[in-house]
Amino acid sequence: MPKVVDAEERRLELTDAAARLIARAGIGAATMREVAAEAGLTTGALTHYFADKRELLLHTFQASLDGRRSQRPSGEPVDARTALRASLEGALPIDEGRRRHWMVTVAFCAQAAGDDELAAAQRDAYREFRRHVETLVVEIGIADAEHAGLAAEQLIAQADGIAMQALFDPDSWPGERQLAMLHAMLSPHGL
Amino acid sequence: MPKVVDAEERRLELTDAAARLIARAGIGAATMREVAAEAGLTTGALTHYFADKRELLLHTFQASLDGRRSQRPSGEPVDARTALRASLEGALPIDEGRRRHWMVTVAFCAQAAGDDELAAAQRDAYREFRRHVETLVVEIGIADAEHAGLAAEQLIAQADGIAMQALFDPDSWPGERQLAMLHAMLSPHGL
DNA sequence: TGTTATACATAACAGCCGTACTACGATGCG
DNA sequence: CGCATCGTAGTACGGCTGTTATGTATAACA
Repeated sequence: MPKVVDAEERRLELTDAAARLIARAGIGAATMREVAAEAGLTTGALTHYFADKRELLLHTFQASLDGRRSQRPSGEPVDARTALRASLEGALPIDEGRRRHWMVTVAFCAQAAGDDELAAAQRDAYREFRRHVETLVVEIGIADAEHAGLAAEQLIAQADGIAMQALFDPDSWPGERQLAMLHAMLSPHGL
Repeated sequence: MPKVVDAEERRLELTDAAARLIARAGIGAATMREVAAEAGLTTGALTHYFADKRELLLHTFQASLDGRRSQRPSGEPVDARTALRASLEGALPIDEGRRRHWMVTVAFCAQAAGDDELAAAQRDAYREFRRHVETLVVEIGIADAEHAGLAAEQLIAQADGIAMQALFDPDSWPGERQLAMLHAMLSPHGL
């Protein structure tokens, strides 16, 4: 058979290249050729792993999402309080990886307008995150099951709001300032 | 001399067409031809009013911004409390116009990566809004002059956070729900 | 009324886009 | 050692892109 290659890994290399490009030079710079070149390959390889550009973009978003998810503290060892804090801090563009994820998210949002499938992917990703936070909120006991949804949305809003300001004005929002702001907004909730 | 035309008004028609297109079909659909057609004109008119596409995009963002600013209650009649509420509600995508402005903002952000001039425009717009909110905060007396900046950022974060969620999942976030959420988050501040 | 500057349409351009196709090199199996 | 087959490069193509150039109707001014 052929050269043995971990297809999933190759796909990741390509979506990673796309994400880097989007974060560095904007959505307009993420052409097929540029993405392939950024990954050290050519369009031949790119089309071999993704049917078309839409699929590449969709997978880039999903892969960026998976990258964030994998950073969540996994398993039992950590308590829910710590997990919630980590999840919300994960929504702030405080380092290169997290900032890149936000840029991919924004670019994806700008592309998803009028494209139901892409819009659905973004909506589902948001809902999954919301559910994740909701679970932690219940576990901690911040809110009863009935009001957990609202509490989760409130917490996410605070994190996302800081994130947007940090995206618009990065110079005014170094990582520590974002974290300080988040913690200040979280403390009334007893976090 | 020539046909008498209000150049500023024409420019507005064109940037409005661009904004509509971006909101309806994504940044990718906003080509020179499409924008001109949406405005009922041709590329000839477009290039007559804007040197190139970047300039069109920049003006589209600025015009969208101006459109929002003009909706702020102007003058003395309203008190600062009402003005603040209106300003924050103006940051929520609760109707077509406000939603359009958010889509333009997001598209602009996705384009501004790696483009210093565009990034600066976005940053300045944010800072101006922040200053506006800060002034109102002081006027109301929510915070003293020293902590007004933080208070303003906190309020903006809450509004922007709701806005992001509403953008990602519009079906779950009708206008009333966004407003209810904002007011719920504002009430601890005595608003 | 002729002149002239403007507003815009139309059309042409080179270049880049996404995509499809072909070819070849590598590799594990028989 | 072939041989089948996958991975990837390379390339060609039609279409669309942003931009530029040209033409023409319009209307204020002399």
